[in-house]
Amino acid sequence: MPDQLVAKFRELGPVSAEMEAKIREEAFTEEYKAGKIILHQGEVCRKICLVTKGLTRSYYINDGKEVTSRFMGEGFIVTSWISYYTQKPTAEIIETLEDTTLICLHEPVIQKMYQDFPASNIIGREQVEYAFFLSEKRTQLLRGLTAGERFSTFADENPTLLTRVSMKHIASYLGMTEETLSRVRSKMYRPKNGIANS
Amino acid sequence: MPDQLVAKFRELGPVSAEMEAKIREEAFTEEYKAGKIILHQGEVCRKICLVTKGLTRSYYINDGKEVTSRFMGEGFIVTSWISYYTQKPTAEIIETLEDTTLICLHEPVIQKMYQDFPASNIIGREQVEYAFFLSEKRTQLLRGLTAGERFSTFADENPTLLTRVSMKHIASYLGMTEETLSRVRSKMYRPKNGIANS
DNA sequence: TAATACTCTTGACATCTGTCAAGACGAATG
DNA sequence: CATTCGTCTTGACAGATGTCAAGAGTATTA
Repeated sequence: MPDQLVAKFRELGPVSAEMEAKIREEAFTEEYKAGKIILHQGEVCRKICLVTKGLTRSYYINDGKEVTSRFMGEGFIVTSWISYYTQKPTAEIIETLEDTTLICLHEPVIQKMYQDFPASNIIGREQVEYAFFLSEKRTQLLRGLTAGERFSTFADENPTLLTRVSMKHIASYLGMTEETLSRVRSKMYRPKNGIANS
Repeated sequence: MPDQLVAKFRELGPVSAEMEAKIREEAFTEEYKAGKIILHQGEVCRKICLVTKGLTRSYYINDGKEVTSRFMGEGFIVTSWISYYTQKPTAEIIETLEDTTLICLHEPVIQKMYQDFPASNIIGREQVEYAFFLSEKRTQLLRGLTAGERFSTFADENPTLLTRVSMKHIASYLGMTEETLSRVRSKMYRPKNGIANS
């Protein structure tokens, strides 16, 4: 089972035999049915998990409304980066959208690995850089674009998610209401002008 | 001069004597007058700089309009993270808003340090985590809040920037037009209701 | 000093998006 | 099968924000 976690790390940086042994020793699997909450509001995020099967999303509550911050499918790391980084209670909630399997490491274990195997910091750095890169890209997506432009960009870049995620969640990810998304989509899949009328 | 860069790194993680020597050997200073562009659109970001004096902002052009992504003052690292990470041409432009002094390291030097001094990855990771943390916070600020709420949050958290940065740039940072920001501010610094009229 | 450029403000109006309400449709459940 | 629930759509309307235009005030420069 920890094979995939080791493989994921190997993509990012060198993994020594010792380190691999440590990972295999410490990694543990978690399984969730769809619709379960992995990280509750107010909890401190004390682990980092790799999604091996399924799909999750993270979101926070703003003014009573859910704001989706990320979708994390197979091969992605699931964690609330802010809470993990600060080790403070999270505002970000993480839930499963499908039946999901995770392979996880506890935070103290990771800290210990950073100390015992300095090269593991390469992996940590690469991973954070990648997550940051995704976050910046999304921020740029959300800014200065109209609702329609945001959706079509998202659809182009995430064709798979379109069928796996409900419109409600995509809308909240894209910073618009469900109704606006619905209108945007119906406009998009329809002729641009009235020529087709006659 | 590289003292401040070494000190900055020491805040984030251990710096060995060897590593310090390398930093002192490789670091170089750059000075810019206010209003100069440090990183042009389409350039690849090949260095990382610490602001020791002055103020910079990064922005990109969207649909002809500038969208400010960050302000970086004294003690902050200046770089286009996406371009630096991908080593591809940047969409993000970086300019100085005041006369600015930077201490910089070239990208290949940093890569070499990551290899030669594995512990330096701790510093890299911490730095990226922090930048990521700021980026996430800003994203949350921009989402689900009205123009007025965005400004008052920004004003609370960045009192200094209010006087150092023009309203035009703050508006584009907060995702609104200059006119909207102006109206928001005039409403804010005025009695909330009509009671004061009589 | 006059001329110019720049920043910020204000007004009028258009447009986008959110809100509230209702309904169609399909999936899940008893 | 009937019912219920959740998802998505559609309409009417209101409010927030953008756009265009103009003007006041200040700093900069010749």
